[in-house]
Amino acid sequence: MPFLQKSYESLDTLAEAIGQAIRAPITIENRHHQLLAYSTHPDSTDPARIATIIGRRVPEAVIEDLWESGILQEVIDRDEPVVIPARMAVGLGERAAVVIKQQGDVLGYIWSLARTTPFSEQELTVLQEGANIAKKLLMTIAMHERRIDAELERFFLEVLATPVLSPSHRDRLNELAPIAVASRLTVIECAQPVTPQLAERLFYVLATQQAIEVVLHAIDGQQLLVWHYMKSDLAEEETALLQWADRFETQLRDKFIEAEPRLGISRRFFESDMLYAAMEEARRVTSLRRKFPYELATSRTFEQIGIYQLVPDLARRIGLRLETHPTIERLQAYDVTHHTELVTTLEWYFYFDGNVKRVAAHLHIHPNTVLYRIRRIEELTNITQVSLPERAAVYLAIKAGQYRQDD
Amino acid sequence: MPFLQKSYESLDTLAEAIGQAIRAPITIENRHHQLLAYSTHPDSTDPARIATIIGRRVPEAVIEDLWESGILQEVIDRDEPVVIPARMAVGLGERAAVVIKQQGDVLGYIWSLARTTPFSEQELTVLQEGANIAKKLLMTIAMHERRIDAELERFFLEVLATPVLSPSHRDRLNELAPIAVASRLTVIECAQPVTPQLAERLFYVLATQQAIEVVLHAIDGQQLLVWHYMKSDLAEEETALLQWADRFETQLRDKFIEAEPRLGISRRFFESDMLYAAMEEARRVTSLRRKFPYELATSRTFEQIGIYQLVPDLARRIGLRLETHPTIERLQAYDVTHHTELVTTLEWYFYFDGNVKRVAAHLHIHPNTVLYRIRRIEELTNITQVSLPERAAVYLAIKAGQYRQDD
DNA sequence: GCCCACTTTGTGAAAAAACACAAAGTAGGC
DNA sequence: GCCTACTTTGTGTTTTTTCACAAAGTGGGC
Repeated sequence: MPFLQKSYESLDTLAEAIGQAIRAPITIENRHHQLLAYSTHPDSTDPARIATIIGRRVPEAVIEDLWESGILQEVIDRDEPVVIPARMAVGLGERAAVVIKQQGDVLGYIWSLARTTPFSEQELTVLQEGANIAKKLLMTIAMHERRIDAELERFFLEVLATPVLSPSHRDRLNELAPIAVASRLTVIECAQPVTPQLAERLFYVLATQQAIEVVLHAIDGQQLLVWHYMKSDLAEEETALLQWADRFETQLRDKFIEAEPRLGISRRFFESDMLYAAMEEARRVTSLRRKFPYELATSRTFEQIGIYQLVPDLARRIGLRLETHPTIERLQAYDVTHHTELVTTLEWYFYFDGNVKRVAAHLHIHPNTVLYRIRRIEELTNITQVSLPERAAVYLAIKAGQYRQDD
Repeated sequence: MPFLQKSYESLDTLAEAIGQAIRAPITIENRHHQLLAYSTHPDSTDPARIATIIGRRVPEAVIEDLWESGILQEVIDRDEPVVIPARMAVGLGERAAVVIKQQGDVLGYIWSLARTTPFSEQELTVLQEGANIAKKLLMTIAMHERRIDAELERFFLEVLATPVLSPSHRDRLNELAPIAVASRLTVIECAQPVTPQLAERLFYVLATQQAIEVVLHAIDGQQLLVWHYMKSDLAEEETALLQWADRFETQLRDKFIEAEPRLGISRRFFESDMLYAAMEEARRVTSLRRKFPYELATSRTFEQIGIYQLVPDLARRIGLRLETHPTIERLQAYDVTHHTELVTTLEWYFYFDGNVKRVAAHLHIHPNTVLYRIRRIEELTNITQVSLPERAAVYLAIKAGQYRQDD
């Protein structure tokens, strides 16, 4: 004796019907926790549900919490309604959830808030029934989505393969992206090629990012290329981006330990003509971060890598014979004969902007040792007294040398 | 009744003859105070003469002193023997000197040290006679020299006009330059085109430089191009060069106030194949010093201009769109609305490596004002906390912008 | 193995830089 | 014209950094 009809014309009417049957607010989400439908219910609702409906996706913090506490995993594994106690820290009242699955693949979820009384067996059965019905509707949507996604990915890769945009490409891109919004191209680079399984998991994390809006994305070898923009105002774009990048990379490293994902973010651009250049910038960032992991540990954007931007060019073009600097040559000679570390010390002394304490901390030595070495360097070269332009050149010379060495 | 013969086969025999006639040590110099001949005389001699004979040129300090005291000018103007009191500060005992002139042009000088007794009229007449005889010999030498010089200059300009050396050029250059010596190409750039008169005066100063050995030189428009090397050891080459460049530029500025001469020195090179590249380096230095007189006030070598090396490329190639840095844009916007100087302050804060005192001194403001502005900048951008590579990039961005503006 | 030159570390004193706070100056906006 | 928000300068205090010097450690050459 089913409580619901065999089928509904839309997810909205299904949500409404379940809501009526168990007399509680219902939300239906896709596999990326984006809102698909919700019941209009006059009764009390909790902050998490409001945020979900307003933002048309479940807040990032809630998803994080549900994963960390293992609840989401349980919902997926059980394949039948699970009652979840309230998690007030993230604004979540008590609720029940059921996964919508098709041959092991998650298609989405149905959530129901608890009223004042606990859920009855019957109400949970209704949820289970609802999940079965939603499956058919979601399969249609999912299939359509996947077709669209695959087509868009192919298109995106095509665009990124050609330095100069064709007029037809430009027209289509302009339809996809909002006008006059500062967007960026981000590369997520992995240690191994991105398999479809890994891609799916990466997309999941990407789709749940609240701060950004993804325009297009594509897989290319070991990289996931993402064209996106920040939801914040242009004035706060940079701050918001840096914060997001920091959080996002930490999240990725936690979730994909074996893949060692690394971000590279282009500068902002407003015209789709810049996509190719932006991709090169983003890739330059990941490539340099591969070479200089410590130095660029917290540099994710093209702006942040600073003059490292120039290192590959400098290492390549011998025209500017930058890396044979007499100062470095002399220090290197001294290092060899005296088993010292003057070049390295100088390098980090410059990097840390003359801050002896930080240099000492980084090299795990006594600050006075740094002072001693700096005085030695001064005796040999008096390079520490020069101004930024020359210091930077020496630093670049050291780095260009290392870059070539590794290559 | 002449005391000397009508002519002598060489300057050496002439010097010997004069020395015999007046029984005092004699030296004959060309117009650049390079030693041409000297008498062998057993009697006491002074430090200046010893140094002159050993170095085959009059020491720089002596020439400087003789110019500053007006003695040399007097010798040239008088056109007859002048008795010069001892100048012990530069190791010069009492002596007599006579200029060797030909139609107003100085060809050289004859010097005679005083014995214990003062010079007699007769002895001075002998000197005058000697100068007349030397004139003929010097004219031959001078004519020959000038022909050689002109030919060498033509050759040098030809070499510098072609980026890739022809085998015949290389062979001839290798004959001219010592092997395995670190040489440099220096450009002396003037505010006006170098006239033959100016060139002659410049060559005079150049020829009297003790620290360097000139291989070749040539005039090209407003520039005097000099290929030279330091007489010091390779290990001290750089230190010696920097010291010399400092002294030499001061000297030039004092002597040629209207020409506003400016030095540009290439990096050192060992192969004549590098001449063209070296010239480009040297010219890049003078060109940048023209654009950034204050910033590069004491930067004379290509090494010293540091990352300014890259500014023209950066300003030219929009490929690396470096000069639109969000940080600078934001600060510029603030500067406009608040009538402040944050960008300039940041620029010098970076240049002076975070030294508030020096920034304040350069901008003629209170150190606390600098601190206040830095805090403002931090509130707006937190750029001051980043490490060298990003700081340098911001600095470059500011500079590339200014470079383009001026152009 | 021992000496010698050089490097590293530790300690307290001295110098320098940063800071907090107040007062005075400045320039738009209403 | 006055108010307000912001900037600049001055003063004394606090914190940080540097310096001087001593002791201990290190490693290669004879």
